[in-house]
Amino acid sequence: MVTVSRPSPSALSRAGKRRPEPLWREALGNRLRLIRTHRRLTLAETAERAGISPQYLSEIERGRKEPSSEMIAAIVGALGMSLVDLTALVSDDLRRVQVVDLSRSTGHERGAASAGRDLDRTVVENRVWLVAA
Amino acid sequence: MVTVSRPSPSALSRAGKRRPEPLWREALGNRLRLIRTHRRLTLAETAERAGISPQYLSEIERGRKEPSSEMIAAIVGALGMSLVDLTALVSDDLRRVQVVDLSRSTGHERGAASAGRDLDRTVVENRVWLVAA
DNA sequence: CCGCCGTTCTGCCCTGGGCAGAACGGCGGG
DNA sequence: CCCGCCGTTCTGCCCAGGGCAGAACGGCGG
Repeated sequence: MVTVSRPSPSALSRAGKRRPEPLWREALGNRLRLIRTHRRLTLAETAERAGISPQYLSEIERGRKEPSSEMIAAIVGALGMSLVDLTALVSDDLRRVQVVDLSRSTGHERGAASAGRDLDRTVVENRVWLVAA
Repeated sequence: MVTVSRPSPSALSRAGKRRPEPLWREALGNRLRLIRTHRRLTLAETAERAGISPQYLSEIERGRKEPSSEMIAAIVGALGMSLVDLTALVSDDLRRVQVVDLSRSTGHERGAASAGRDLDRTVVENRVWLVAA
């Protein structure tokens, strides 16, 4: 099961300004969703555990909303992890975006895609954020 | 030159709930200040570069305000770095907090303090966030 | 069809982001 | 002493948006 989502319009609109990396809320949300889906947790139950509404969690995961630090902590707690791990993973994600971006001209990721492997990739700027289950 | 700042009251008030780590805005702000001071940049000029007010930057660095993702990006840009690096450093900081916390009973950090070495430590919960120039 | 999932929409309350102006205190230098 | 610079806090303000509830939508599998 591969979920495909696109960067938010705001991220795309900044392409003209040569913005090389996603915004915090985008990287955060993307990573939160990855963690949640990897743990086979539904959006609804995670939201309930975190004490927030499902629609709000949906928007956070999609980078549409800017959660407060307390909200981040609540979600992190509901996912049974820590802010340390989260920030580390977000950083890795962002670094991977840059790596993929740098290797674009080599067709590197194209090769990987054509290989049909399960991917856990995060890309941005006219690319697709792919999430592998 | 050692600047000493204390965790925000909100972080202290959560001690009773056994919160093991700082909030995102606290870790973020602390790290931003470390970066800025290491680069010998003043708060005022950094704020100007970022296009925000100095008082606002002050509050962000002190974990008092929750900056939007765009603000984070602006500050990061003003510091001449990237969100990748920032999140990695924040994660390291948070991990260090845990390490120090775990080694508390061994008096490890006491030994280091008594050695008079320049420290770049981040601690929380009834401890002091020490920033070495 | 149904139920479950996630998403989007609408409308809302009210919090707080972010600012400007002012004042404060610390520090170093003349 | 004064001054300038630094960072912080305070006050007051505008308004953006956090976060929600209810509703509706679309996708998917049984």
